[in-house]
Amino acid sequence: MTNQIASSRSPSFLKCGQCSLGSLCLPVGLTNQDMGELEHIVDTIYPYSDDAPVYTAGQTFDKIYAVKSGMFKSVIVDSLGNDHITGFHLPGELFGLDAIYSEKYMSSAVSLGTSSLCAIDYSDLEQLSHRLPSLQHQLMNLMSKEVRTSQSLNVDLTADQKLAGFLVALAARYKERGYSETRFHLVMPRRDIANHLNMAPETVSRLFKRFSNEGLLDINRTDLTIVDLPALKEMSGCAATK
Amino acid sequence: MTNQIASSRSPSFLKCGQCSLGSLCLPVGLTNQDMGELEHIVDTIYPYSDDAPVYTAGQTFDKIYAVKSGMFKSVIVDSLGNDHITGFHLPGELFGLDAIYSEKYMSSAVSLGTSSLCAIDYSDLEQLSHRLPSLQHQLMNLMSKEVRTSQSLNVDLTADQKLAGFLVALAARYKERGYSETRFHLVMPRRDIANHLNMAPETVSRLFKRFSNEGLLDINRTDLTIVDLPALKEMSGCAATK
DNA sequence: AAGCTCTCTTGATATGAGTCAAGTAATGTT
DNA sequence: AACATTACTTGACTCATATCAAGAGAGCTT
Repeated sequence: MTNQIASSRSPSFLKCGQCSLGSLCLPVGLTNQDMGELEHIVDTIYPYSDDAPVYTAGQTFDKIYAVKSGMFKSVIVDSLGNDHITGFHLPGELFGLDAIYSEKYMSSAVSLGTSSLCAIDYSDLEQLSHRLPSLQHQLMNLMSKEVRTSQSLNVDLTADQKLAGFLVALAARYKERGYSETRFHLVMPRRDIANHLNMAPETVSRLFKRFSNEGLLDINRTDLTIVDLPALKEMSGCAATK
Repeated sequence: MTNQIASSRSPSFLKCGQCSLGSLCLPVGLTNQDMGELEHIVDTIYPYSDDAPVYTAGQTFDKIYAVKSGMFKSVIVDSLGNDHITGFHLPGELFGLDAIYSEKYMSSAVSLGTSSLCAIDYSDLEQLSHRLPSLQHQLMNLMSKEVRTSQSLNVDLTADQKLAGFLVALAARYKERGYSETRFHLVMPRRDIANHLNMAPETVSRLFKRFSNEGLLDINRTDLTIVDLPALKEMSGCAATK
């Protein structure tokens, strides 16, 4: 009874100081007083229903977002009109950071299931971070982490390595957030997993079956139980594992 | 006689204020006075010979680097001991940014041919950027750009799209720096291009031949002339094009 | 509960790009 | 100048994964 299943978590409307995600999100390293200042610029917490857009590619950039509960995905559309899911965002993670440079959102962000988030006006955040060195430090840290994870995805692996790596990374992120690392709901449909990993949905399906046959996991629709995490780590090639 | 060939450029040892890369690098938006402060923390300009390492993966992070002349590559080694080239760095570009979060370099950086660079102590830079909002702004911009380009590489395309996209992006970066966008030296060997794009060197070779036959480009060892840039852009799917 | 739709699964086939192997050109060394 | 070494090219073959096609469950709607 230690961990609840991630996706069943209900949205909460706490201020940064009370938010359980403080240790992962922007407030890292902030004093209580600084936290109060940050809370002032965290505008709003929206509830988003399944498939609801946060912003659309091309829109003028003004805010960055922190996931409060649920999950969001970032999607870019290429010149042929094909979607590419660049990432899934879990509670405590920021998104919209790739828009700072171009001042336009490069991707669209969409809710998966029912989710909620915090919106932070970027120019306010920039100004506040001039006054709060530790806020700036954490912001740079989160950006750097983003660069790193984006890069590690570049490596082209076999389909089973990619899927294993995806599951292992997801497990690690859930664990970081206090959820079970071996049992969670796959909020996103197979199609989205396939798209994100650049493979056909059929391949994802076949691999889940194979992994299941090999005793690596149990899967029933969206309900996933990882049986042999070390084996999955081994298979993934440990690229994005650690 | 407008543009010289990129790789033939010799290293220069100018301060930031005089450096021709100022409009691309950290100094963007800085006043002359601020520039002076920045110059104080730009420690050194090294000449690097071919294959000389700047830092090695795992090493403790302390500095970020800006390319002054020539080219550098970033290489990560996966758990199987295979190299993966995550990027090539041109003059005015920063590298080492992915290490901020983890406080260790995640990749190794190596010179391609003879190159030079500026080393900036990150804790000095962080402190200075507290005092100079526009420096912080530009630093965030460059990080954001890094996130964006890392993400766009994730998309898995056919081999010809990848190579076309690589050439188009390279042309654009040379153009930004005042070099010819249609004629430049491929400083890196075929093997490195193949590695970076996740394909076999043989495939790169075959594609260069095909592109050449199709009248898209002329290539002679390292000397590349792009004949039909629009066609290459078209082929690339325009993902990293713009 | 029947019918519809959407997601997922499973099988058969096709193909893009990797691997293996051999040869050629360029560069460096004695 | 002969040789060695490395980088690149070209061809034949193989394989992983996409594509095509069809069927099976789940979850809605009526």
